[in-house]
Amino acid sequence: MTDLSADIAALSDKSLLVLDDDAPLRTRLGRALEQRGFEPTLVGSVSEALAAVRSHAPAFAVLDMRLEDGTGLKVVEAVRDARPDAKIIMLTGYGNIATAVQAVKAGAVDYLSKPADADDVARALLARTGDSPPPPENPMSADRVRWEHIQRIYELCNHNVAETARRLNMHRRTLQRILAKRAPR
Amino acid sequence: MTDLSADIAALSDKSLLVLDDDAPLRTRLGRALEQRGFEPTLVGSVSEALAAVRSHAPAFAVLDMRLEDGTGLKVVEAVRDARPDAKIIMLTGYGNIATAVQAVKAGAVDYLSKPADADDVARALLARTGDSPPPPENPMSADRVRWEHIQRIYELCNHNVAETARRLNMHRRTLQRILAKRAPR
DNA sequence: GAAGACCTGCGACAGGATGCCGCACACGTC
DNA sequence: GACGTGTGCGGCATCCTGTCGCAGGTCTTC
Repeated sequence: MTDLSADIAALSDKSLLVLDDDAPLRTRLGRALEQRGFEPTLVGSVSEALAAVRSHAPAFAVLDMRLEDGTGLKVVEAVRDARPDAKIIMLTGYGNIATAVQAVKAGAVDYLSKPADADDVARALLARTGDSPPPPENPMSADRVRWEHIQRIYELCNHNVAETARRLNMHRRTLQRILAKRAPR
Repeated sequence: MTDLSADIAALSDKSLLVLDDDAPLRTRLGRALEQRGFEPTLVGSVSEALAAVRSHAPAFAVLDMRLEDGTGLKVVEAVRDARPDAKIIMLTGYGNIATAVQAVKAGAVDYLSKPADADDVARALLARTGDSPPPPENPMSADRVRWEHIQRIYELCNHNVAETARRLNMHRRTLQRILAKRAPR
């Protein structure tokens, strides 16, 4: 297995900008990446992010695509301009191919959809350009990813089952049954 | 609506490489693009494509991702090396985010999933850099999130079904069935 | 070149999960 | 009180999944 922490420790600049409007998620992700050796700055909006970039251009960035006050793409460009060697990854719950293409064209090195665990993010941040495929050690199970996503939207819909089912484009009855069960391994 | 034909007629170099292993589709697409003013060369395999690039580096390219004898990514690199200003788009049957990211990083300007009609392709080929920010939309369906995750790990495992299934903690047979199907809405 | 350890595809089948119908009931609003 | 919307939950046909197994491919190692 690749030892991520060792790779991170070897970095000369560990500064990392984390931009996400979901405060709990942002804190959790920031903490997890800090434990792995990064030195994260947490922000929750595009304007904050731009200010942070102006005061210190980070070596790494993890950006949400959809924010209240704009799109993460602006931040990608700002970071790229301020620091062309920065490694940026986009993280989004509203992922689709078109925005992924945009993000990469704007200068992101990877595009992950939520939920993504800290190891995934760290791996993506450290991936060398054009290197051979680094083997994923223990990714979340496919069902777990699905479950996490459902939980996220459910929270976002204020525990409204009917609405969640509508937005997720699934049957209310099915959603009910899934919510009644515990998380898959 | 932009008049595509007029834009194409104004081009100084209309050479276009079309790579797809599905012969009828390739012919149909090639003909449609020819009617719109391009001057297409049709090939059906990676090796043929590389040979075509060597004899004449095209100004445009429409490449399938999955071929019998390799991946379209190799052709992207070859075209890029031979002609850095070439506009390349990837066309794939089962479009997923992971391969879209790969394609764009390799140098493609866009990534379309089939079915895509000739107008879509032509529009993508002519798209000016830095235009049209597609609007964000509603979240992915739960099944789509699961599918994208599976696709990502599958890519990371170098298309090794057995290994992907092991990492994902799911049954190889089930994975096979999922991979054989197209993306859930 | 045969053995072994991988991989791949795919058929079959039981049991669990899902989509979809319905019903009863609880809130708010007009 | 009618109406709209939400929540639970039962039942049922259907689909998907987990689990076998088999045949065949490729590669490494004696």
